[in-house]
Amino acid sequence: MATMQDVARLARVSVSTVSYALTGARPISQATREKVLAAMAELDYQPNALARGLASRRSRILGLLLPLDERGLGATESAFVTGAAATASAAGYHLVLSPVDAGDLDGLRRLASQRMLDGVVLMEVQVDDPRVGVLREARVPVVLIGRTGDTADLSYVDIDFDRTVRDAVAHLVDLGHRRIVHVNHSAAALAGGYGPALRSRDAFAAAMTGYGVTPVMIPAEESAAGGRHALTTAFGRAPDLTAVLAMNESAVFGILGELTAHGRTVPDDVSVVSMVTSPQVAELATPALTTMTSPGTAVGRIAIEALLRHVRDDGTALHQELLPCTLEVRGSSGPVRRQAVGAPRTEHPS
Amino acid sequence: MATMQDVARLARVSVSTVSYALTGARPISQATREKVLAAMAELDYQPNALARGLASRRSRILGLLLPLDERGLGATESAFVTGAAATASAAGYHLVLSPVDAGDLDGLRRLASQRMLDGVVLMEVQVDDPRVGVLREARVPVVLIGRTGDTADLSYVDIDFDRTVRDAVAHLVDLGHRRIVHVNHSAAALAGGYGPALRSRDAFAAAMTGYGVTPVMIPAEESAAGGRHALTTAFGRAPDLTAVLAMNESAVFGILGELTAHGRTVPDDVSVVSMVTSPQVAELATPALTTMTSPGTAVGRIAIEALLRHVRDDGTALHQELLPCTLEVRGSSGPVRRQAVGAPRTEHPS
DNA sequence: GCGCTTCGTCGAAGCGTTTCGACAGACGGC
DNA sequence: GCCGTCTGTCGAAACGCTTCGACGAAGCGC
Repeated sequence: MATMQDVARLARVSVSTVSYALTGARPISQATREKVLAAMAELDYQPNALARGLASRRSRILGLLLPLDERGLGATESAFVTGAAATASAAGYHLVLSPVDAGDLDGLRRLASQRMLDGVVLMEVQVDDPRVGVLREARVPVVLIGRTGDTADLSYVDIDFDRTVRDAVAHLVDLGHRRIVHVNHSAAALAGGYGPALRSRDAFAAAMTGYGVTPVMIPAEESAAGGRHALTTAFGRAPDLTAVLAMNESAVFGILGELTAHGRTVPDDVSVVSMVTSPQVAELATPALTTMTSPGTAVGRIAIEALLRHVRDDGTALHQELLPCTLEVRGSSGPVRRQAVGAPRTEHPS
Repeated sequence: MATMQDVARLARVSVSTVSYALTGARPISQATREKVLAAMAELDYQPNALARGLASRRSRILGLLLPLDERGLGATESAFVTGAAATASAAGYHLVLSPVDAGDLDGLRRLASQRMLDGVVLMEVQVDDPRVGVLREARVPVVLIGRTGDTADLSYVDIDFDRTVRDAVAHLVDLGHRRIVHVNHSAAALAGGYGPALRSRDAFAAAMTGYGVTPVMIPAEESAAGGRHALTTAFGRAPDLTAVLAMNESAVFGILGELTAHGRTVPDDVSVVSMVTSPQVAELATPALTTMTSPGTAVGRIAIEALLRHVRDDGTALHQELLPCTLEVRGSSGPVRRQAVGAPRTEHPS
């Protein structure tokens, strides 16, 4: 493995000149640069990343911090990750994937103090997230995917739940729906301060109230069974419901199944809109789901771009951006039926 | 940020003693060790990972190399990644996620020569994969997830397609099925030497031949539409089919839809077994899919464990392991119907 | 009590870069 | 023709750690 020494020797220049030729930190004459480049090519020289990082105090490594519970990544989160990885790589940075259990602040502190990460993207942010404080204390540049409650002096990229919910509701209202049920993430997620659950709940309540309708909102466990159960509850609270807004990618399939079990067809009797969902998942259902399609890799990309700006200039302004999900109408939503009001049946099966 | 110097000064020992106390590379008396540890605690000392890596020639960073096409990670691959990340992290290593386009050998060479990665796990391996050669040339320890054609001197972890297919076929045969159709990955994947597609095809052919039945095998694009199309073809080639073995997670939902469109119910008329599938995905379908459940995070974990052994001892033997998928019977498979033979209908819709 | 190991510690030499101050020479203004 | 400015290059000092050889102090057998 050739070193800079070797290159310098071969090119008959000093080591520092090689360095300048490589980084452009100081002007180098055309002739010298060419000699150096030739020597590099001949020796098949590659700079040692660690040495470079030590001397320059920049590792060119970014961290992607996310809690890694056993249920793994959903399609949406996985798109964030791949978007981030691709962007970092294209910019000549490495992206390390660091599982940090939300509670393990000491581990995080250790990670941050190793000086290995030039900056981090923090995923799965809670509304009140202690990890942010730890990172700030360690003076590591941070960009959030998601938002804390107090967004005053942090950069973040997040989904615009407010707008997404409004657009989804508007779609359903345009189709004539009024009795719309919001099936949220789990009660535990709500209690734990999970942003998407909280924000979409509030946005939904506001939107429905705006239309003069009392909002019906039900939490659901993150599983098909959770969705089924939530729907049973929904029929209890709003037997005349004609539409469901599902926040919860896992639950939505249970919802579809339970609708069928209740003798309702989709979209003729009940419309379903799945929020923050990827097209791939939407196509899995029959009929294919009308979704608010999540911005996917763009979220990860924008987060890394913002982080790079912080890492490089340091003085840059905050980047705060909300990306809306876009409505994609597929087979699961349609106009409300004329005679709809008055529930066809009121039994409570299994 | 405290350095080792600071610790040494405070503990009134030399820098090297601090290093030995930290790494255990040489024996240190109990008394001295305690002094050093106390000093570290007081200064809130964290070793600088880069300096450590430069001096010891071990970065404690592993790479996870995978092509990152726009369609992102499936549930199964995503489990590999999270399993790997969790294991690396638990072992005190960092895991960088490096998107390497399958063709970009130069980029890979550069990555490998930076001396930043102690070893790499290579995912999405082709049967004839040039990346392996590049890595070997750069003397970077490698573990594959998947296998090349010539497995002689490489460590790998892979799914045991042979056994998985045999078990799945046995399950269906036990239920009385004989006309079983194998819906594979896309023709492009087959042509490109994608291991899972190739191996499962061969295993299926062997298994069916073993039962004295001519195998029916059809490739399908990785989408619901691909599944639908494949099924139409299937009905053409085997109108009396009673079971489908689906390799292709995306296509399987299309298959289910198309079965319904053909007037067949699952599992009464046709049984469906989804290969190498996660339970989460299985639950999305109605009825829930009988699957050969993929080993999920275990694959990533084992790959990292093997890689760490290579990185540390260097001399260790190869690790070659095949993990079978385990049969989980859910609602999509059942006994063949008595009068089954002789197709109910033979129309070719849409 | 003698030399021999063994144990615990130290000092110094790297590891392969970046970066800082210095400086020689070319250049232009007046 | 002299001085001040740039340009392009060099040498050396970091960066914060690991590791090697050396060495005094014990501990041992005989």
